[in-house]
Amino acid sequence: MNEKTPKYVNIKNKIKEEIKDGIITDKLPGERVLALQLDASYMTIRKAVTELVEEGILHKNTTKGTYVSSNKMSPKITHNIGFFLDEGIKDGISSPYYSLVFNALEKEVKKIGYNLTLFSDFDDLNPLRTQKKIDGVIISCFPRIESKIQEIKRLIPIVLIDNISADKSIPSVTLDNFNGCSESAEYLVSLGHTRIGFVSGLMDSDICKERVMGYTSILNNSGLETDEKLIYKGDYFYNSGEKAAKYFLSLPNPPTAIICANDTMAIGIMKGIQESGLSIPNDISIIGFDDIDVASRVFPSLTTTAAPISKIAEKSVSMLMSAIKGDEIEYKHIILPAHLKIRNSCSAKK
Amino acid sequence: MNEKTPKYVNIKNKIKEEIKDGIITDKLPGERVLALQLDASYMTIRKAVTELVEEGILHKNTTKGTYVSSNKMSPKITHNIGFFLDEGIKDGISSPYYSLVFNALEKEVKKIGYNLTLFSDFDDLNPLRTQKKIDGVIISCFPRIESKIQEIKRLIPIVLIDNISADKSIPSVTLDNFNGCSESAEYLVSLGHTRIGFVSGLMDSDICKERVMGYTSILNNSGLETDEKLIYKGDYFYNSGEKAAKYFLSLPNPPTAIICANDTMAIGIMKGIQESGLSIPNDISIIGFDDIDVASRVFPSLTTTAAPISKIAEKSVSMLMSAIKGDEIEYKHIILPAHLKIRNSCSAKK
DNA sequence: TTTTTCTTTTGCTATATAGCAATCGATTTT
DNA sequence: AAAATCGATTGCTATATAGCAAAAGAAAAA
Repeated sequence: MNEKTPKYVNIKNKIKEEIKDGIITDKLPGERVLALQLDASYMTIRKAVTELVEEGILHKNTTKGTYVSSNKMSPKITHNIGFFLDEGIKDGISSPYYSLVFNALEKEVKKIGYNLTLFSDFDDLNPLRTQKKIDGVIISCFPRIESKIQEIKRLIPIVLIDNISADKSIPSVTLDNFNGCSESAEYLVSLGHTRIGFVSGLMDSDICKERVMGYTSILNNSGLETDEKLIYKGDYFYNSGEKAAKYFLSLPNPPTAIICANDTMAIGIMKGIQESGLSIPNDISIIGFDDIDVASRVFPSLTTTAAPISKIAEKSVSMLMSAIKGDEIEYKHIILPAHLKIRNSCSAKK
Repeated sequence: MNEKTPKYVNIKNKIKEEIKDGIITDKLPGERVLALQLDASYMTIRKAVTELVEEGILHKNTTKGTYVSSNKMSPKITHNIGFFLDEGIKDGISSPYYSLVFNALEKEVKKIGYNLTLFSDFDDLNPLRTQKKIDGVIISCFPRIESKIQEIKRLIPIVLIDNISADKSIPSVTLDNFNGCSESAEYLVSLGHTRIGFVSGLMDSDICKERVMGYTSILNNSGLETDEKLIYKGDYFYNSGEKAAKYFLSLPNPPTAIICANDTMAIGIMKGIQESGLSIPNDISIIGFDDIDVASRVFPSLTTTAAPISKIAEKSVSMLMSAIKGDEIEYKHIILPAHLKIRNSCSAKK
């Protein structure tokens, strides 16, 4: 050891070791006895023990003794984990998809006695405050800010969801976006559709690129036209769904089926189409992505790719907890399958 | 003072006082000097100062001195407030209304540099953990658990939203539910409807009782029938909206307009009605309550009573912050107005 | 056997003291 | 004027000691 480390720190470490090794299991010797045993003065022992108490490793009963705080040797556990939702994903938590994610995370985290705190500002994740407030953080940010993530990575364990970092050492949980959308396209092809439109999200994330590619790959495989005009560039928001409806209906030869990169836009496009007097699915079939609550509640109910949200929560929380405990993480990057949920917004081409 | 209070505690208090009174503004005298001034030993001063540092009131620079931590004399500030959502309100945060509330609270709280933590289990609000994790809590629980609230009240400042406690000393922010629903009923009456149905929520809360009363009072005032059969007892969930549709359509003389105690049920009833082949608003007019995101996104868009969610958040957070700071709270019980937002789900009676 | 009394142990508070390394400022030297 | 030196100050670590109240346990008394 460095001879500069204070004696009381060494004593702290020694006590921690002995607890870990099962030498001390329940009650510690009295402070005066410890002083003799460890060849230090009473006050020095006192300082070491006091800090261990503050760290939650020990607890004291005046006139009775000092005891090991049963629940493991776990310094600095706050029983709180954070969920960072990039402000870029405007609407924040009220965006229906992330609302579900938040809820699922909260449920998952509660199972292990933790609470969930929402962050939407990177500055809140600075060392001064956060380090004592949360044990780890689950991050979802589309316009990825690598440098920030690197900063945070140094402070606390993190797990990314719905996105991966260029730094592959950061664990992530993502969806198989490609397959999700290719299933949708296959389904529409099987229903006889030949002109299939697509409403994309913002193209700055891999998520959306993968979804678009899933769609185009099936069109190519099926020998269908991949007209550029059949892809409308949306932004994930409801309004761009409504705009997409206007756009597609203004085409000389509108598609008979449209896949949307998320449910919110799908609902927007449905409304736009219905307001123009057309019927879903008789005139146009629609497929969404995510399976948010309302998907099954609109009329007609929306056929969509269901994101396995509870699985996402389960995996990300368990990976984060492993990281917090310092265990090895088995699968650094988990890609979860997403499959089509068929409801009533699609019909065979007339 | 009690002669039992340790000397170092008195010293702590004295230093705090001097900071508050502006006697000490920036740098403290050296520890040895303080010892002489306050007639205590170096180590005793040390203990007092160390604790003040831990509380964030002071900070130290080795070899330079001890300084007052600028941002006010604020012991134990965690910069975190809690939002307690009763598990009874199942679906938790993903219930669209509370999702909006959560989001609004988060935005509000962020303005003052705080974060929001979600709790849904009263046990998490126990003294051991919570007291150091959050500065105050905003509570929304329908099946009110007075005893629990009393417990928490003793630990940290609380503000209730959407409900009030029998203990009137607990501040609250609620809606004018009565007026909200009476406006809806008036509107339908003005459109010529004479048989107006109502889908209630769970009747164990004042919230719902007030909404029902707002509705019945207008019927009475207008000399309309107040048939018991026109009130369907729902539970706030989507499914009970669908069930309500079946129920009303099975009546020999179905209502031509229906008010729902929340939007979620309104959307359920809309879908139920549309699936039976009827049209909204041509055959039946629907009004909801809350104005959740999807209200404007379904087809036809839903006329509903808009809950002033951002106002709720604003008021509750500011009241809570006042309580945390120890200020007097001016208005203990705030009742916010809620008004009808007319969209396309209602039409004149044919 | 039950009750009372006493002793011991416990952690808590408080004091006095001493040396350390880093910093700052003044003094001295260059 | 610039550089080097020195001393004072600062917070940090460490030790030794002493009395306190509460509790547990042992011993003594009822």
